[in-house]
Amino acid sequence: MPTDTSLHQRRRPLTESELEAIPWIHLLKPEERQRAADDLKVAEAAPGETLCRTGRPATYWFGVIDGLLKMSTDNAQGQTMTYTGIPPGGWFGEGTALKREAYRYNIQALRSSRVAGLHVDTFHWLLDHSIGFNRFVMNQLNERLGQFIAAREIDRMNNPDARVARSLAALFNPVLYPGVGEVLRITQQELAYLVGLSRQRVNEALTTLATQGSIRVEYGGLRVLDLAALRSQLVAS
DNA sequence: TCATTAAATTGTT
DNA sequence: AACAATTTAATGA
Repeated sequence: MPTDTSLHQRRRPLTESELEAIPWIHLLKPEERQRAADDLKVAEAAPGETLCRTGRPATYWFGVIDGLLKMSTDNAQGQTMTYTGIPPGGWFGEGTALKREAYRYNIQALRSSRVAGLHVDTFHWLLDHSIGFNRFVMNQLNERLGQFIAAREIDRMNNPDARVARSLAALFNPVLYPGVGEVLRITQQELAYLVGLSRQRVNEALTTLATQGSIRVEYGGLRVLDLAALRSQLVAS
């Protein structure tokens, strides 16, 4: 079982292009940007590898450079409940970083991923010095709140096609996941894990959505043609 | 660069 | 859960 320390040891500084792709880096002033760049590290996460575990002290604020992560918790019955997937461009953990608490969820890589980490101390320094950074974090919290409210609605839908559509729409959120763009690299199996349906059923739903013209199914990924149509999928069965 | 092979992913039952 | 078909990735000439 890989540990947090093994991930810790495989860190390296970010390349210039990786740095440029970070959504909040452009909101910083030169001095602030320098400080962030000096601290930022990336690590490769193997499929199934755990990046943070419930109860561990939060030492980093994380961002997905490439790949796909899963946010989940284990309940009292030992079952795993998945909250959301985190595609490229997504940053998470600011809640626990703000309060300097322990992680309240597990983060696992669904496939081979590159993850950036900003130390909590630097995270706080940026909060204390950069208005742009504060705006980003506030916007992030607000947008995420909207997603979780929407997720509750999704959970109550009994129509699998609608569940898949709305879950997909969440993953294509341009504010939370600006790294995704037009095509989301995700296999139908991975999507099935996230939505909580069988791969067969997800495949069927994707075919339906493709027929409706809101997405296009590609090998190893999905292309969104009409994000609004995905979002407005009805709850009815 | 091309052809062959293995692995991954999809579509279907 | 299993299977065949398809697409991609890896390998070596």
